[in-house]
Amino acid sequence: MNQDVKEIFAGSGGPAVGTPPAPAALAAKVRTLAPSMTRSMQRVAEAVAHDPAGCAALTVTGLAELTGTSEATVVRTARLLGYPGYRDLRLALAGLAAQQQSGRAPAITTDIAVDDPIADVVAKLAYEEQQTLADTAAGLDTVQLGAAVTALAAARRTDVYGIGASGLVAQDLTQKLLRIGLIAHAPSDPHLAVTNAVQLRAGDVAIAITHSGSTGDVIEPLRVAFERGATTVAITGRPDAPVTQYADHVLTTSTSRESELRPAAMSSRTSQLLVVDCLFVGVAQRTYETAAPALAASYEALAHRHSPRGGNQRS
Amino acid sequence: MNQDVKEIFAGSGGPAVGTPPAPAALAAKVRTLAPSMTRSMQRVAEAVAHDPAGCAALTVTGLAELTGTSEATVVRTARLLGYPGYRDLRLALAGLAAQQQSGRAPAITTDIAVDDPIADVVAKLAYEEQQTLADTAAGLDTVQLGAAVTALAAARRTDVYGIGASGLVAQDLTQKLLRIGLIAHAPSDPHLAVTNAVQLRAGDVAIAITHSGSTGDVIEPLRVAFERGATTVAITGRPDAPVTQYADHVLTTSTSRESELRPAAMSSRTSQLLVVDCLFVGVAQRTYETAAPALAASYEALAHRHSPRGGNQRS
DNA sequence: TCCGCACAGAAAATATCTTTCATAGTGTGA
DNA sequence: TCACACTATGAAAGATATTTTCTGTGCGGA
Repeated sequence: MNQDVKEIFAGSGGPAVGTPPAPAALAAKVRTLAPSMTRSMQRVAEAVAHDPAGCAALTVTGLAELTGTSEATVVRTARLLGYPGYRDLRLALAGLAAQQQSGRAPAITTDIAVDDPIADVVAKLAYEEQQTLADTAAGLDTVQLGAAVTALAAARRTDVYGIGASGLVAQDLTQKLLRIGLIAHAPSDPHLAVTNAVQLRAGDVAIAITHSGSTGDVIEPLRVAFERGATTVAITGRPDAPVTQYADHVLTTSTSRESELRPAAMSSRTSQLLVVDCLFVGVAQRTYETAAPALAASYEALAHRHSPRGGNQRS
Repeated sequence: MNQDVKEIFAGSGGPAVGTPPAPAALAAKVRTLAPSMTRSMQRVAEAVAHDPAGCAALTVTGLAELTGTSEATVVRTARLLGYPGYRDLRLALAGLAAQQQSGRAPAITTDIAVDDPIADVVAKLAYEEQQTLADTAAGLDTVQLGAAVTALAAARRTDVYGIGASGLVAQDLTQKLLRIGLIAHAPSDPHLAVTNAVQLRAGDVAIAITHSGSTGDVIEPLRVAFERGATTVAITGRPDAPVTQYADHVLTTSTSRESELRPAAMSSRTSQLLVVDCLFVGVAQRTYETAAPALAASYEALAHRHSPRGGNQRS
């Protein structure tokens, strides 16, 4: 009787514990999970993401026919998206449709074209990055995030691994953690990263940042840290990627479709930075007593690096 | 054949003939129709109006039990409200719930507090960064941007200066420019930066990124580049700051208020990245012929750094 | 007191969703 | 190149949920 289950869900007030079926974070979830889907499932997912309202009006059989697949596939897709079955996906779909209709219509974005005027480029980029942020926030598992924050706040030391664009995000996090008095490193050399990782032990934290989730140079140090008993966190756009094998906590970043002129690295960076910011603020909250004065001190220390006078600047 | 009779009844007396299933005007409809309902139906209608979200999670049987009536009554109520059956009422209910939920988000205007739950932190951060993006896009001078893009696209070489958080943005831009075949450097050592700047000449480009606009370590190399005749660009939050003295083109980033837990560096970074992305895409457009293959090649070259197998990933 | 009417619920009938299972396609290693 | 193992896929059986039908019950009027 999943009747009981449902009542418990309803009773508890809301986004239940474990896996809360995404309420409006559906579009994000579709994009995130699309790569790990089979062709048929992708067709279903696409239909769903493209026309939530229309699909909500359809029964399993209808949607199966529309997408040229079978009912089984539709149900499988619903499952993959985190719902108990199609019925619930349909409910969420109806909700999404209603939301879209009431004001926000974030559906259609045209790609950036080669001959777009610069003003359009600005508008489109800003819009897409906003979208990415919304998707990421909606899809972020706050339980995992909370666990990661707790581990970070208590860590003796923290290592952050990242390469390429993700390497910059790793450094960003490191800089911030250092500012609130934590001990953090972001080794940029993969060999150094592994060397560092060996030094970790239980109570320490290792964070791997990789969009694809399969960057060997980043997985390797995380694996070492994992085996040394450190708490490991993966920030990736692919929740099923190899890197998650060695991660105690997985934080998923959103994957928006990339276009020729807008490489995936761009949106993944935006997404990763938001996650990293959340981690930082979370840790700052937990360690407020020490974090606040440390932050203030770091500003203080930097003040003299800015020209005291100049231009007609204020203050 | 009292089937016909009933339909006629429902049609004529019935409040809902040509009424398309109410989208969100459901509560109103319930109130309007309540008087013409029987006791049992009223109980159902009341439950529905009182807790749309909860009822949406219930099946006919569940709702019947909850209201102490039978399934038939629930269906009858749904009919009276203008839906073909309970199924559709439930869908509308889910939509209503979603709308209500999305409508209720005034909490995010406030600053992040020390005791905010982690979910609020995520929402607030995402919201604020979205705001920052919108502000930046709105405030960006497209003429200046266009000029900077033109200069970049034609540059023999490009230097990008930045320190601290802005240094990461500088590196981000550099990485991207390198990917499309341009020659770019982002010296992280201030002394090296100046040394580099000396090598620039007319036709080259120097970009300084500094939020405050008064970071000596960044101004200095820009000044040198400026004096050597290079085209100089400043990306700063203070259009009147010292750094602009030596800038041919000034791109303004947005300055949102910072709070104790959210240092200015955070929003300025978001803002700077958007500007930098715009520059990149702009340049990629202008140099499309060479940029596109270069981008493709860089992906190609990286492919082998990703573990070929793993998870259930595709392709 | 009896009759008719409408309401309400039980149960049958139907539609819908879920699971299982066999098949075809796909990639892998010899 | 072939055989093998594996995965994805749809058909159909099985389980649930929804809708319809049907019958009993209470209330007001003759």
